[in-house]
Amino acid sequence: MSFTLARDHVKRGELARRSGCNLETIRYYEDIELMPEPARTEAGHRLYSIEDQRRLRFILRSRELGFSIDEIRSLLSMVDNGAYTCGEIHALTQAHLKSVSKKIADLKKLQRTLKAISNNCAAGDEPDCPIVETLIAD
Amino acid sequence: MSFTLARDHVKRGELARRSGCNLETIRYYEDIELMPEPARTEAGHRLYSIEDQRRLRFILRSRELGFSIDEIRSLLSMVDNGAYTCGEIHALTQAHLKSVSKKIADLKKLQRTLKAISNNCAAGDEPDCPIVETLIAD
DNA sequence: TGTAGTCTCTGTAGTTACTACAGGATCAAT
DNA sequence: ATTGATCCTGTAGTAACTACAGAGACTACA
Repeated sequence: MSFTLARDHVKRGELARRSGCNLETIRYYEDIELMPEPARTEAGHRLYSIEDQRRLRFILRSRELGFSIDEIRSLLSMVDNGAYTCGEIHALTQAHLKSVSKKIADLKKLQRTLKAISNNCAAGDEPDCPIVETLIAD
Repeated sequence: MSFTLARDHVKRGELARRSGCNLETIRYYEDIELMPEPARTEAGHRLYSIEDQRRLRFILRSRELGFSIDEIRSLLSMVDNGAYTCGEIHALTQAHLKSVSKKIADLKKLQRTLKAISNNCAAGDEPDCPIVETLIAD
């Protein structure tokens, strides 16, 4: 009654374990169409092929590199078409790199400001804190 | 029939303009109880006092410094009680500073990795991009 | 006084990228 | 046959806003 599971087809739980991805996240990627609808068993359980496993790995690695879902969508559609060039991929990566660098710069500025106001504070038991004064001042 | 608006009481739009805060955000801060329910005109329009304006400024400055809403809630409750010491505020600031530094470190690592894989790519017209290979590899 | 245009009010939904249920079906092993 | 793990679906919650829609109020001007 049940057909033999091909060795290279796994259910959602096993895919989660192998990839390190959260179980629910896999379904989420299907909902937003990053992952295709997989095959199903007769009872409706999802069956992921090797190709599916590859694709999930691609997505997870891209996420680790900080690419947004939309950026990954672009990457994947290029790869899916087979119609991508090195130059296009490189451009997307450079754009992402730029936004990462911007975030770093913003956070460093924040860090400097926080250090500056924090240094004014003696951290003692007095009730008038220069940090609060800074935040409250006109 | 309408009473004279006290000079120091303003409506939501004016508060938004003065503070640079988005109009809707002001109501949001009221919803989540960072801002108190303000006085109202007979017709139900919000009227913000000088004290309200101060408090909003405090919140906005704290947000600019990257404090989360929950952190600001802590800061405000200390200040509201009047029962805070320099030490407590300093501790909160240091904790925040630490999380900012961690974010910077994480992003720098990301930046290094992105630069590394990007450097492998000639950005030419070839269809086999080393960046994609990295993302796709087993 | 009428009316046009600009506020303001309320409630609700959308954003990003997930994560966590609840309640029910199915599977694997004993 | 039963137990425990796994799977299914749909929905709601997270952070911090932002953006409507539809209705009521206020202001200025003819």
